[in-house]
Amino acid sequence: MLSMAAEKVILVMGDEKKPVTIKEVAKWANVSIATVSRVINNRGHYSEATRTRVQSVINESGYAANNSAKSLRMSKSQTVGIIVPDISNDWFSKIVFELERIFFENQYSVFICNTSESEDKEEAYFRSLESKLVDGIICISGREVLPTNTTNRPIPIICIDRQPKNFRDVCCIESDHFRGGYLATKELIDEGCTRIAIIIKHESISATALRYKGYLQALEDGGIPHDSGLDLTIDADSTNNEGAQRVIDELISKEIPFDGIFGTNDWRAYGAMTSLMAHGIRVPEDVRIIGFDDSPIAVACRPSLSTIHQDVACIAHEASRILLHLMSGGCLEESDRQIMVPVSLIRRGTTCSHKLRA
Amino acid sequence: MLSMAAEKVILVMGDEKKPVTIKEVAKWANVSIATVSRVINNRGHYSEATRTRVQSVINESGYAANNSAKSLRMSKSQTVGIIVPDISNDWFSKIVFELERIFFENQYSVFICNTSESEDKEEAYFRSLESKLVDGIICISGREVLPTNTTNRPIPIICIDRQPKNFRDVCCIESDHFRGGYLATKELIDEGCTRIAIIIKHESISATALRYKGYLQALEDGGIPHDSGLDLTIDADSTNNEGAQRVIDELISKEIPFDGIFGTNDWRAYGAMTSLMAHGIRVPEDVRIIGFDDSPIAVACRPSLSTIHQDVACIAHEASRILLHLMSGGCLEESDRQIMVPVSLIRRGTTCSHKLRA
DNA sequence: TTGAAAGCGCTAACAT
DNA sequence: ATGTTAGCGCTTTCAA
Repeated sequence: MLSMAAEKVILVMGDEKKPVTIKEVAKWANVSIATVSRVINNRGHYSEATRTRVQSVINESGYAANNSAKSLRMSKSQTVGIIVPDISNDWFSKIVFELERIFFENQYSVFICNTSESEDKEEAYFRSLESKLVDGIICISGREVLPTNTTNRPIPIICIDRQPKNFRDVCCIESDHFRGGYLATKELIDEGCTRIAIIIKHESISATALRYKGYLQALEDGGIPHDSGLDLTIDADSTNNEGAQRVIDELISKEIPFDGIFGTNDWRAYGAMTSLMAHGIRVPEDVRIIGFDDSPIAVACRPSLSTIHQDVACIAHEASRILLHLMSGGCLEESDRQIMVPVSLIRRGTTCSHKLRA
Repeated sequence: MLSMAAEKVILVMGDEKKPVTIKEVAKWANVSIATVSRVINNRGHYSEATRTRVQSVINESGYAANNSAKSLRMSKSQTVGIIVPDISNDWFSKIVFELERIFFENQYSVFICNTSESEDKEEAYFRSLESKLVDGIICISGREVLPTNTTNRPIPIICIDRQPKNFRDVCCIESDHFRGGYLATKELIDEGCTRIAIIIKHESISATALRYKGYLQALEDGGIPHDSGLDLTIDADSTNNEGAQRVIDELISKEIPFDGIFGTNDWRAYGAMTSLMAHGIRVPEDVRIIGFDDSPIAVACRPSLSTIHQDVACIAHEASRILLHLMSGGCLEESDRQIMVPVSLIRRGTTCSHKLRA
């Protein structure tokens, strides 16, 4: 023990750059590295005396295991990657928040991978995550095709809000976007709207596509013909807010009549509302609006925004539950292949007109 | 080449679980692993013919380098950790967004570490990041003490919005919170307020403490005595929005007079506004409000919220610039030790009362 | 209960 | 220009 203390001082005073390794711990504790490893990992096969001796050396020396070595040896990194289109968006950051919490509780670290909706970046990230030996990937939203070069190492992948066409063996979790789109549109119809514009960004994203289908279905059920001139697409480079503002500005300047707007997320709905107000059009009296997501902006704006609520906590919970199961060697239950999380309509100021109702 | 093809098929059809390694690439390309390594890392010392041969084997086999092995060997992981109190908060998610973008461009992956303002979790994350051999850490906000057990491996740490008391060698970047607090309070005073409440969450967080000091200074300069009964503290478990609402509710029910509110972030200001409105108190006519951060909520709410703008892009840019420099072996310039980013006052509806100004 | 030693995939120093 | 080999820190058989 004396020699250990002496050596430790030298280490600290001399070269601070070298972290202490399992080998040094072994030497200071007068045991083999195998024994140290056993103690660290609670593998048993050591006496209580050895355990305390090793443990105290570990504490005193500030030993921290080298996880690269561990990963290399075990082909397991206790790490997951989360691929997300835009972390600065309320909805995505909320889900990342929930996922991080759960993974932390289960001793996993998470790589955050923001794709900015760029396919190149997404592909680069898949490669990088594979190289980093992540044990699993959660892929949120995005296009319907997954990069195909992930076939080398069989990494479990869970998709949220995306149904990849080119992969059969991934698990998908999503809100019931079709029903959400349906409910949103129906709410507008019930409020008397007959010319309902829909604001979309990427049609190729499955969540958006489903919301759009729900919109069409509600129109049909309501006996309202679909006018493709009311399908408004934001160009990919704009933000949701500004883009939505612009497409509504255009609609107004073209003098195309409309009395309802379905923004396929809250920021799109909010941008639409901004444009309306700038033109002196009253909400909800002249035009009714509904959004999607039930993000903070929806309750904060005036009038407050009617929207479709998505159960973020439930989605995150299911996604992590299944991934954790897969990563610990379990196989994908048939019932977990496709999970649909219910949505609900939240009625607020942009569709509740007391005057009309009275 | 033929034998390679044959073997590849066997590999694919047989055991899909084993990823291809540098050794196999070497064998299929009829070179040594050293040569493959040289090609991969552009280290030179190979003929063009060898390069193409190796490269084609890499492409065809779908080889992906094992970064754990590489990290172990090089004591470098091309990975950074970002420690953040609450990723679901606009301001933090925005800065993480910017940081991620810059690090990706520089071939670094980022671990997202959400502390939920728990010191235990923060400490656990420091340990974990050390074990994972991250090359650098960016630590955003939080208390003024950094976990001390990071001394083993000398990992460069950049602090944003936090000035650790127990570390001398870290670099700090922050908005000029003192001036922000001063400007905010002065705006209220200029608008005629004399009883200004301030809403705070954690006084121990240096950014908050500085904003508070700015508030006190502005009060003093304006000849307004400080009334500690107007120092409102949200308890740690509440959200900013609800907490702020509650403390203002209390203030009103106690019938303590006030005519201005400085919310130390936008959500706190917004919560205060909600409470006011619920009590039929007009904003800005009866009570003026100002926030901090200039987050999306500030422009979306009605009336729109006056606030202090922080230059997120600049902060992220500086933080990553310095960390990148440090990680590539550079040493900390004296001028980079402490960087103060200017803030600016944004005047909006909650402090601009046209009636009074006219 | 404990130790010795192989080997995970890679880089780099050294040899050819 | 190319190959051989040691060794990064760890886990895990196998032997004692």
